Amino acid sequence: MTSDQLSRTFAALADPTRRAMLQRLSRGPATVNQLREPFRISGPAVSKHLRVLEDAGLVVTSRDGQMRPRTLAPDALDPVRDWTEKMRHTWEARHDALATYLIEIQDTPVNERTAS
Amino acid sequence: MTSDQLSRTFAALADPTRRAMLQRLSRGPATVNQLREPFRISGPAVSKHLRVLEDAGLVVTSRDGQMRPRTLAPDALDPVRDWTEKMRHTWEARHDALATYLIEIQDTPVNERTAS
DNA sequence: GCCATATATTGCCAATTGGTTATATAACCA
DNA sequence: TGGTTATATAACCAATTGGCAATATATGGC
Repeated sequence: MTSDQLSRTFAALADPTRRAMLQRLSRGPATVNQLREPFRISGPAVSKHLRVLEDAGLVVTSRDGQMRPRTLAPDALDPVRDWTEKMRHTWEARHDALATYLIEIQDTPVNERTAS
Repeated sequence: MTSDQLSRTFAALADPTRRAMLQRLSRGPATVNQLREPFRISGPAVSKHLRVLEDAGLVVTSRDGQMRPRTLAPDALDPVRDWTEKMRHTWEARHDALATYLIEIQDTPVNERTAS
């Protein structure tokens, strides 16, 4: 992992087990054992996944007796949205400009066109 | 990589060099050497990054003489947006319901409250 | 056909990842 | 205090990753 926050977040999301855990958490807080239940993986494997999610800022841990319930922290998804939407916007701006240009030259007789 | 498409896409985005390449491509197609230029990495490293991006469906390759220009394929970002927005929506729906409940019990005198 | 340019493939390496079992810690319960 | 439950940490392993240098392939120009 390249240690920058956005890379950590994308990497945390690049695993189906972790994404399933996040989806479970989107419906409300859950204990480690609740998060483990849908999978056939060991406790330590769950702990490791949760560590990755916490390092990415996607979940936070609290304490309730001997349990350490996790809660989703959806604000950590904002940089993901911002980055992808910026990509899309740059791409679309370029294509809008291209479309405008194509319409312009279409409406201009060849002998009136100027190099721009 | 867990071999499902969404994981491949997230993993492709989890590297700052690859994200920078995508940002370059969002301003228009580019050759391998153009994509390489901002970095101090070898040609093969660039090829590998581009392979990852192509496997994720984020770029497509064409041919122009001896060059193989890459073009952004921004539709591959849609599943990323869909997944994250669904997460957010589930979370917010739950919190809207909680807020409604809190307002309800606030407006109801204690002795009129019923277990729901 | 020959050379230069653009890019890909191969073989290698160190670091990271996702999993395991065994062990430790922490809190509740009797 | 001792036992049980919930979770974390340690130590290890195989697979994957991101990088490199060396080599191969493909195309255009002479």
